[in-house]
Amino acid sequence: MLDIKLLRDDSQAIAQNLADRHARVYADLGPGDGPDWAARTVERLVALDRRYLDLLQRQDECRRAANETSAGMKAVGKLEKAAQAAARELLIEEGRRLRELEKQLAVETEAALQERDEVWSRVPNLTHPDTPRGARDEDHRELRRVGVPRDFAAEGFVPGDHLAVAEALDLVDFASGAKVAGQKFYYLKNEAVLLDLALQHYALGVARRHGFTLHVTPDLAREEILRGLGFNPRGESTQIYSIADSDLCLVGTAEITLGGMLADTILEEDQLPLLLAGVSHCFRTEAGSAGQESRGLYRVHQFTKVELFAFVSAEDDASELMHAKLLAIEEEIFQGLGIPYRVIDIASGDLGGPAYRKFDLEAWMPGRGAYGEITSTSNCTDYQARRLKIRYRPLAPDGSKQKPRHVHMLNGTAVACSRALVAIFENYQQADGSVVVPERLQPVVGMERIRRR
RNA sequence: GGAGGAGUGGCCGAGCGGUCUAAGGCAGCGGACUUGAAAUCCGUCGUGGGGGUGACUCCACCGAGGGUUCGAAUCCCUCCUCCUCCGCCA
Repeated sequence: MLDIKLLRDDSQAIAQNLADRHARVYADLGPGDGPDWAARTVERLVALDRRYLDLLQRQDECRRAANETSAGMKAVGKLEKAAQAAARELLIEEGRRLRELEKQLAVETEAALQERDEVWSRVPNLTHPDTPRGARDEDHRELRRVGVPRDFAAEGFVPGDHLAVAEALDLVDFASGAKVAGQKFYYLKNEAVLLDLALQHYALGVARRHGFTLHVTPDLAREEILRGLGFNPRGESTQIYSIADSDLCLVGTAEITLGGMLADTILEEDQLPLLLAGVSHCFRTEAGSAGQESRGLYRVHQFTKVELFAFVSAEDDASELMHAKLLAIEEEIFQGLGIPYRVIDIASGDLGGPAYRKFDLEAWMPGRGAYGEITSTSNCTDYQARRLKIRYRPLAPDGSKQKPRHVHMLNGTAVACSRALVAIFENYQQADGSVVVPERLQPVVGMERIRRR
């Protein structure tokens, strides 16, 4: 959630940002509803906020009067005995009346606030000035390509897609997954299990070397935490599974459990930057996705992921530097695995609500002859921290403590095992159907090559 | 799962219907003393929001949400979390 003061001080900037992001806030008013849709959206927001402030002022005034009444009760004892009963009766009557009025106003104020925040929380974060503007695929900016895709033609064979490779080696079982849990669930088998664990072990090792504290996190979290991080657990297009008869959801990423860890806390500035890494299972409904792009392990309902998370100071460009660091770690991991990839600066129209800027790593996937997303890192600045109430006490140059500020929060994928497996199976497949194990993983997997049994 | 107990400012902790404008301590900050530091002493010090150009002022917050009352940190209800004991269990 953004600071509401932004709306009060510079509503024009909010409108411009909505336009840049093609961000729909109201169901009946969004991109495509005329050239001034963003300005009209902001007008509605301003009116909602104005209404809330007016009510708040009336409520405060009413409370002040009620407080005066009960304070007046103390003076009654000093009056003459004969006058006390009447004075008391008057105050009780007045207090009761104000209390009734206050109760009514409180309900209206609360409703107005909720209505405003419900809408305000759908307004996305501001956007980094360097983020390419646009909402089409070609609006993303490719920053660089690293590694050279293998020349399968020169090797004399046509690469298969990861599913064909894995099934031939008896590494995955989607049929049993479908029977037991439904489509897009799967079992990893044999060496794939070892590879899956080796990837986690490898990524955690890299994270630890970079100063991240390692965690295995809960796989469930409260809705309140999800909302704080900018996820919407309810609604027809939600990606989130929720647990019946409870306020719990299956997490779609450890970003939720790592980011939520520090909800409602005030940190000291010298605790920053705070670097956390976490392994969790990730569950996604993947509502409305299908097709070649989501074949096999590429898009599934459950996978394991090592996530990086950083809490940093809001001063200067601390979060931008950390964003670059997270991206560098992701690159280090995939370079270590020997997988060619490219780095994408995601365009404004494709950013998730909380993201100020986002970089994706896309691995080369020979099976489909295209790059496919394997990691993502977002700088969410203070957007998540505001709702989660995660703050720190900045130190002034003279060493004195200042008012708490919201931290900046960033997340990034170290390794999403299912997608990494896709990349490994496709890039490391051999003409004889075997798959070479990336050198880095060989010590943990315990073999150099996965062969047909 | 059952029975008890507890949640108060950054931290510890007193308060258990109006004197709370929440004691006291620790940490922090400013100052005195000191060549410097430590120790000691003095002062200062919660969070969020509204209004005002401003000195300032008003409102809310004692785990969360309801309730009783003219008035709630304090009494009642529900929930959450933690602790102790019992049961069950990988």
